[in-house]
Amino acid sequence: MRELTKSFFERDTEKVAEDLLGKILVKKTDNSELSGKIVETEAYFGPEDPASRASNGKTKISKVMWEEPGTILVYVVHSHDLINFITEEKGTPGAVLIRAIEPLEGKKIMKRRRERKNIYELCSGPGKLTEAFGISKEYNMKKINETNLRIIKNNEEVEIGCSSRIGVKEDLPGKYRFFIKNNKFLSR
DNA sequence: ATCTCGATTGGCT
DNA sequence: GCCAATCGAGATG
Repeated sequence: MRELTKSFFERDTEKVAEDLLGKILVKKTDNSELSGKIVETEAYFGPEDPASRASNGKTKISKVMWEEPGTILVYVVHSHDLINFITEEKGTPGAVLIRAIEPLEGKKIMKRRRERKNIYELCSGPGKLTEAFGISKEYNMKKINETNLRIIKNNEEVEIGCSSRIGVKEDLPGKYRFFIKNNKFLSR
């Protein structure tokens, strides 16, 4: 089984964030296939995490963080859509934000959507990759396998780095941003 | 109904 | 490196 399923996401949020690095995100439509390697992620937790959407408990946006692992959370910040995958067992809040992807298939479509021809400008940020892949709020609250998205295993060794999360107003003391070292497609 | 603000981006200094 | 644009959710009245 090369496709990630519920059990992959039903684990500690940090582990999922780390293990997602190097995996391939695929979106298939009738006449196109987009894909790319996940190179940067961030872990977000429940009400104890001041940077999390769940910091004020369950709201219209955050309630999905208590849902089944593998559910998709899409929401808007500064008019950009951001995609997350829900982690931990149902009832325990957690999500992993996809921050950057290395484009593989479908670069032509991504360039058109992004109105950029530089491949480093296609998916090097959480808002950029959703635009390049054509991912918006219609994916919110859906389980990944109920959509045209898949995440595929990739037997490639990756060297992982970590840091504080980017752009958050108030962070936790730990390092919850994970990335593939020396990759050229990171958000910064 | 109105106000504030952000898990961002892109352009300019 | 700094800052304006932009819009929906959440808070407030």
